[in-house]
Amino acid sequence: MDNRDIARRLRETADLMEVAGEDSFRIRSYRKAADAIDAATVPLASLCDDPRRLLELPGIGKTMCGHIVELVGSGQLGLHQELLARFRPGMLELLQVSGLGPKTVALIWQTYNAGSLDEVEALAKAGKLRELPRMGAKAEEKILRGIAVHRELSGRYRRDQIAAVIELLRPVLSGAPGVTQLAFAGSYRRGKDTVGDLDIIASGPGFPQQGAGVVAAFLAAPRVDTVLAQGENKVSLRLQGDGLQVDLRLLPPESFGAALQYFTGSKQHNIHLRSRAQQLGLKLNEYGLLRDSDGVMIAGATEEDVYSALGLDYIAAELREDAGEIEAAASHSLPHLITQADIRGDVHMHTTASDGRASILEMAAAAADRGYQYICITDHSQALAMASGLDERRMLEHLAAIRRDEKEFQASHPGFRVFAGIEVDILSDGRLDMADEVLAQLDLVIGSIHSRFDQSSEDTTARILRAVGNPHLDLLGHPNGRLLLRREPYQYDFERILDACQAAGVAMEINASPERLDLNDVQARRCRERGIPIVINTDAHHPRHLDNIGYGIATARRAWLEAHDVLNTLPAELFLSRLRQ
DNA sequence: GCCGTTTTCGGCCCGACTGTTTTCAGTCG
Repeated sequence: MDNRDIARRLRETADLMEVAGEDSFRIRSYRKAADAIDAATVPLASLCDDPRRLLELPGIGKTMCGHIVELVGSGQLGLHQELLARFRPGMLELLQVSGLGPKTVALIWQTYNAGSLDEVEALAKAGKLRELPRMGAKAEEKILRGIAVHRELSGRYRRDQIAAVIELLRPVLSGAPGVTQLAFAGSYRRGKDTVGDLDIIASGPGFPQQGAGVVAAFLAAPRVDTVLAQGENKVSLRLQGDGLQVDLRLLPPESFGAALQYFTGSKQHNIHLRSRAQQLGLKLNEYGLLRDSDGVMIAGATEEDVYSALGLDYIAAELREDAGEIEAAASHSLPHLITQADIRGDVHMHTTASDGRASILEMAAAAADRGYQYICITDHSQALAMASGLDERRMLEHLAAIRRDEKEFQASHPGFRVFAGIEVDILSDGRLDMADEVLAQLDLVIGSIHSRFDQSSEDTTARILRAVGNPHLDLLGHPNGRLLLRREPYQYDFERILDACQAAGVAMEINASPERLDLNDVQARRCRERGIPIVINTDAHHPRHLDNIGYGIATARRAWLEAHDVLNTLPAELFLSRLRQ
């Protein structure tokens, strides 16, 4: 049982305790313990022999220590089991539904003895939920919508979840006997925000026949739950916990490139590519590019060979959606996609002044370590009280601290800039929740929507448009604002918002936090087409979150963005002047 | 349940928003 599993079990316990109506502070301590376990750098299982070391972790006391030892020892937690027996496993899923919280779930359970997605959906459809106190037709409708969204998204996995699995499997597979090449393909490689499964290609001399070693290593990998299929060419299995399906395919080196191309997709891109091959008298499959007439293989060892033999420039995986990339590759007009190395600064991050985990100086040091030349500190404003957001007085103090710390940091890092900003909330009437005279003193003002808002598209559009009209607003942060895999995106008239941004000189953010799906491919592309500047930020709450920039880069590449489309590829002074022009 | 004392019990993140209310509970972040 690894740290992730332990943390998950404690979080589930907290969820169920919430339904049971337990003390909220007691519940919070379970979640805090889970957070601490996720943040721990040592496997907890290795500490269980000496519980004193467990107690050193923040938020882990005597009871949690006992829970951890129990989980590591038996793989189960008595309290967790009891709660599951008292309620029902389906309740954990119900709590994931947007609009359904512990109180409502508990009420439905007490009244109707219903505790699963199907049961609650049936009750809602039968109009039974509106009979409950404080519930009405609208609430019922909202729950049905939440269930529909949940159904649509379940079985999809966030990019960072897949990255964690890859981190686990890569050393196991690359070190397996006979493996000379290894690649993770599928929609993950295409840079999608969410993926349905993970495709792995391994090749080595004599594969697949000589690949027994890698199959054995795969089957013995950590977190393997069940084997779904096992043949000579392919092994499929399901992982414990989240149930992710992972497919491993074995191929000889001469087919590696063709297989990588084939299993990277997308389906539409491959269909188009195969028809192009056909027109050239060729046949393309996962083993190679073959001549129709005699079946001789012309290419297959590398993807570059395959594209080249088809008369195409190499097409980056992120572009492979059959959205004009094949035509562009044929006419040598593919974009020079932005890369991580182009980014010179990250201008959306939090510190301990609101809900971040590190100080201004620690964030600056982390950014400098990653080769950046500037950052901007953008803590939350007061509307996000839960994150201990700043009111005017605290913001002014924070501003002074940022200016002070910048000077101090420049002593060891000459020229490094620490800008002062804020992430304000766009309230329902379009106002920003911070006085203009304070905003005027800041280098960067990011407007975001945090509060729940599922009114009509017209209302949301008006809300954002009004905020864009505020002369102090520089950057529109996650207007789409949904937590990935959980919520419906806000509906609004994006073109009208872009009109307003263009008129007001407001830039758009790509928020690289793995939990946010903020500017989707289409939106980022529309910004590029309309010449609206984009800023790629991580929204870091911890120094290590700065590494998430890769997720934003993937989104940007999918939207065909080049370095000059993105403002934070500019040096510090130019960045600020372009942003505030 | 954890933590840190004002050492053995009290504090712990709270405001915006909606839908159902005639004053507020539930959800979300």
